[in-house]
Amino acid sequence: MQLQFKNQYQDQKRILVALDSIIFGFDGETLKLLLVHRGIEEGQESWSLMGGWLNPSENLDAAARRILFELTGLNDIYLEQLYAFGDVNRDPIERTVSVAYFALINVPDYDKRISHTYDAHWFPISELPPMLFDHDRMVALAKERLRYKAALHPIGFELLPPKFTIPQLRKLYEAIFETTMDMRNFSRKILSTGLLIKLKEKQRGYSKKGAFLFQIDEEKYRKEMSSFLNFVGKP
Amino acid sequence: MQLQFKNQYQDQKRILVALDSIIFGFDGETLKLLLVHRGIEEGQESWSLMGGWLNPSENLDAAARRILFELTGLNDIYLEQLYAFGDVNRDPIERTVSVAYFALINVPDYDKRISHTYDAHWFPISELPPMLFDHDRMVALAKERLRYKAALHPIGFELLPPKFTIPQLRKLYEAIFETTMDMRNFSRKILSTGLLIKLKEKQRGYSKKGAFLFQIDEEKYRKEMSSFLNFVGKP
DNA sequence: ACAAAAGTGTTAGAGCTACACCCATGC
DNA sequence: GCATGGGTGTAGCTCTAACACTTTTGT
Repeated sequence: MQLQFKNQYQDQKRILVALDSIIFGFDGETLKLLLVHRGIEEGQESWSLMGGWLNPSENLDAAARRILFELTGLNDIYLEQLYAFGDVNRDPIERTVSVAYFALINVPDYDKRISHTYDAHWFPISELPPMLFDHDRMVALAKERLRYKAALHPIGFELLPPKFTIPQLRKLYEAIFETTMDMRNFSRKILSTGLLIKLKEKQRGYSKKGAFLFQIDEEKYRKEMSSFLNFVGKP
Repeated sequence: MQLQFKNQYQDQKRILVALDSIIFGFDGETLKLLLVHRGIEEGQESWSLMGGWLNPSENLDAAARRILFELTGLNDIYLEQLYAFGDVNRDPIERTVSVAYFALINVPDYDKRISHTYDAHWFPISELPPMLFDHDRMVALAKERLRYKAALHPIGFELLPPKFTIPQLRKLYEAIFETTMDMRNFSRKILSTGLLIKLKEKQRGYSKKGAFLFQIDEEKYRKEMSSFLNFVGKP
């Protein structure tokens, strides 16, 4: 690195960098969002996304993962950078750039002890309370991204337990897209990806007949994550 | 905002925030990238994306736009946030988070006087020189995003002049996807979007017969930008 | 035996791919 | 008059959407 550029660095203002995580969860019925209580502001209860500051010694992804762990007790979660929000007045206390991440978790896996420590709650995605700063914009964008990805990639699995049934998966997609889907077409389509491995076990209790459990073919899944094309014709 | 949170701000380290723009251009034949000369590093010529620092008084988008204007003299360009890069060691001089943007411009619109001022050059996307820091990762991600978007949205128009021909548009898509496309299928598909308005004029000079010029239906185009769905069945 | 959810097949229509010839013009 | 790129149509195939009945089993 040359000296001529070094001087540029001296004159610059450093800025606060935060991370905020939009944490989606699915409990088998509805799509939910995990929010932390922030007390009362301007006469209204206020909630916020789980957030924290970027430490100079950690990568962005690592910081997001650390914060996620602090709130949920979960490691090894699907986590993806969403967008950097940096409007000058988004945080009234001091100018802060926030890099938002979104995470997908299976609600029953979530450690409830932590919920008490942090005063966190799951809110159905359609009944969200007033939120801090621009957190509602973050959530809106995350919902869009979730749909976008779920439409092209089989990302929905991340929100379910390791073993799940086709009807569960359908309910999840119905929740994400806020629609209903034909059960025959859905199962044909999802099975045609070849990503599901049918197990011998059935899920019992929920229905009288019971539904077969499936697992993801992890290896194939990782590969597919990067392959899609649409508008392109074959050479 | 409550006092209890204010204290959190005091203890935090502020961090340098930069912006880098991946500027794609199309000249009618090949897809190109605009890079700025950075002298020689470790015995190799080094080039870099156009970048700058985030000023505490400007929004992220505004800063990216300012920087783009400084280099190209162009305003009112397609510009979209790509990703925030924040690895601890990405900039060896000081820890810097860089928010990358990608821009699409029509090469002939680009002001060449500026090119001399900044020692900037257009490189064909397939023959890129060694670049500063993690700029090659940024470019790789931008290429991916460009394809992703171009496959779903009619974003390619942004790289062409206001009036263009179908063969030009096809060449652009071929350049983006590094493939060839059947001209009949392509024009059917692109016309079926209803986004193109056929003009009475023909482009002359390039071919003997001449090709009809088209314009985008701006209004429709803005609307379509937000609508797409794929995996979802109708209710 | 009946209620409740799981599971399975078929058909019609839309959209995609592949493919070959004529057109308009400048030289 | 011929070379160059522009423009158009069709047939087969694949994918999607729409739709209803049978199976299993707990009560």
